[in-house]
Amino acid sequence: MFHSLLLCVSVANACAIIESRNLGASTLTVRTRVAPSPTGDPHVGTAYTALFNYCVARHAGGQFILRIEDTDVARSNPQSQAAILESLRWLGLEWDEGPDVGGPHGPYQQSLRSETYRTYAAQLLEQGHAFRCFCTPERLEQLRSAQQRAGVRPGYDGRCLELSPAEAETLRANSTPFVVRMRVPREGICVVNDLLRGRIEIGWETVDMQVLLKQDGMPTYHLANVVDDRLMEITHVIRGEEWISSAPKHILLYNYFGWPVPALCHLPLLRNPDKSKLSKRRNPTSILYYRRMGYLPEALVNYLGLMAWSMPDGEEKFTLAQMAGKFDLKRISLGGPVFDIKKLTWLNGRWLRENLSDEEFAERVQEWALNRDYLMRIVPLVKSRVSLLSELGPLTAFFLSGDLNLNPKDFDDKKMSRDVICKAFAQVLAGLDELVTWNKEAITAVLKQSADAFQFKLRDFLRPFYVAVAGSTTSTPLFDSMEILGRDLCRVRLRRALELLQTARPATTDAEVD
RNA sequence: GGCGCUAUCGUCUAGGGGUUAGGACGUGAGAUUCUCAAUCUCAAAACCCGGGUUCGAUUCCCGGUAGCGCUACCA
Repeated sequence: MFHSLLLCVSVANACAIIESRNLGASTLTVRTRVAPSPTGDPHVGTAYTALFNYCVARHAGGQFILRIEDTDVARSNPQSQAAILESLRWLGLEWDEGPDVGGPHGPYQQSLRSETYRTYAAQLLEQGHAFRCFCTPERLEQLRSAQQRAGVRPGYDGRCLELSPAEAETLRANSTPFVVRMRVPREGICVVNDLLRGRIEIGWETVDMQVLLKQDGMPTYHLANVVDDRLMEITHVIRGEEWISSAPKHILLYNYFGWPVPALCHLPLLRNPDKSKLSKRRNPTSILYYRRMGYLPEALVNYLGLMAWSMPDGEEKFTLAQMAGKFDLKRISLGGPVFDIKKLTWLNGRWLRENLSDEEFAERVQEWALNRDYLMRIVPLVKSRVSLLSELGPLTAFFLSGDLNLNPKDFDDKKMSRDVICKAFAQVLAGLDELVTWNKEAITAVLKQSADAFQFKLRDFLRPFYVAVAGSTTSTPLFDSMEILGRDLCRVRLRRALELLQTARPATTDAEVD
């Protein structure tokens, strides 16, 4: 297996050429990691990266580590963290070390390691590889916009680099807030040796003097990731392509610390059908959504393994263990794969049909939705609305469905035209996306606000939403239902309803126009 | 704008200096089936463009173009 070492630091005639190089054989145990940031729903992109890291580790008989990158205090939250762990475990991507299972290099949660980062930042400061920056966010903002206006590359201008030690001391004595930035060579090139792409050259002049330690004392990704990968003995950093341009910063940090650089490998990014980076606005990205839709973890993880990778024999259906057994980084293709839900669904069908006995199928159905937890959330909503248990079917069908298969006519409404309904859907969709926490209160607030904005009584305004979300105006209460269904499913249903009405434009008024 | 990455059917991909460029999803047609699925058969469908290297490039090199990413006290 590979182990990469930092190579030459040839600073010849003011031309810094720093290069990471992957050296040959090494006896080190392969250790990989996935390092999600707990700032939202568990993302399929996280699972995809985790999968490749998992396979590299398992194939080599090494270890796979889960680390939580929660240094963004404002955006990180424990619910998201819990959901990420649960989702990855659901997919079968078991980790050897992590926040919940522990391990010899813990804690595996960066917010618990601030002291460590501070120590290393202090070391860089002491050695002159980093400096305190007292510039205010306002100044930086002005600087950036001025640079943009002038058509210059935005970046820190190095002002605080010129502070004399005495000046810096005075500012500190006055407890002026500061951040720690890294020093970056101003010329020369950095060579990033990517396992997949080979040699990538990036000029130092394009690398900003990144903040390493934020004003709140938390490290940025760049510092934390390097320090932790070193301390956790990570040998292969396998992450998304989006990180290529910051690789020089990381290589430089390893260099400053005198540490070997792990092997670097940048995976192609999962894409929306329009080829942009996979995003929830255009596609369901939450693993929770796929679980709720009734995809099997085996199928989802299998499909993710079809993204950018293929089995040597071309077989498309395989287990995680089979993939890990045959895994070879070299078989990764570099074009960004479009996440195609149709093919995922086909694959899921195969898993369902070909791999489950009737007993197992029944068990899966129970686990999926006919479980006590889910039922107990629905029962309070339906009990008062039925006089026969058999009325449960139609009343709760939408809780057990994916796509609702609606007809534009279902939305016909005496008080709201199709046009207004479309606008309402669009506005609410945007409002719901903004929500930090998905619960009844927050959902209620969004809908009420929109109803006001459209100058409708809430009950009138809500009618098309009942149809879009529950398939009918005869239904359990909307806000509760939406909370239970979850954000992704609601988003998908509303978006689909919107598309349905938009493409079926000629409603009642101008049917003859074209 | 700057820097970087990428480029085979609509989509996921195999392949690779000489091939009828292979498979899969999806699409269309047919078969089978009490319906519908499933299954089977068949069909349409691709090497981004221009130079170079070469006896020969889709494959190797360069350029262009396009797509994407990054350009934060987010990761």
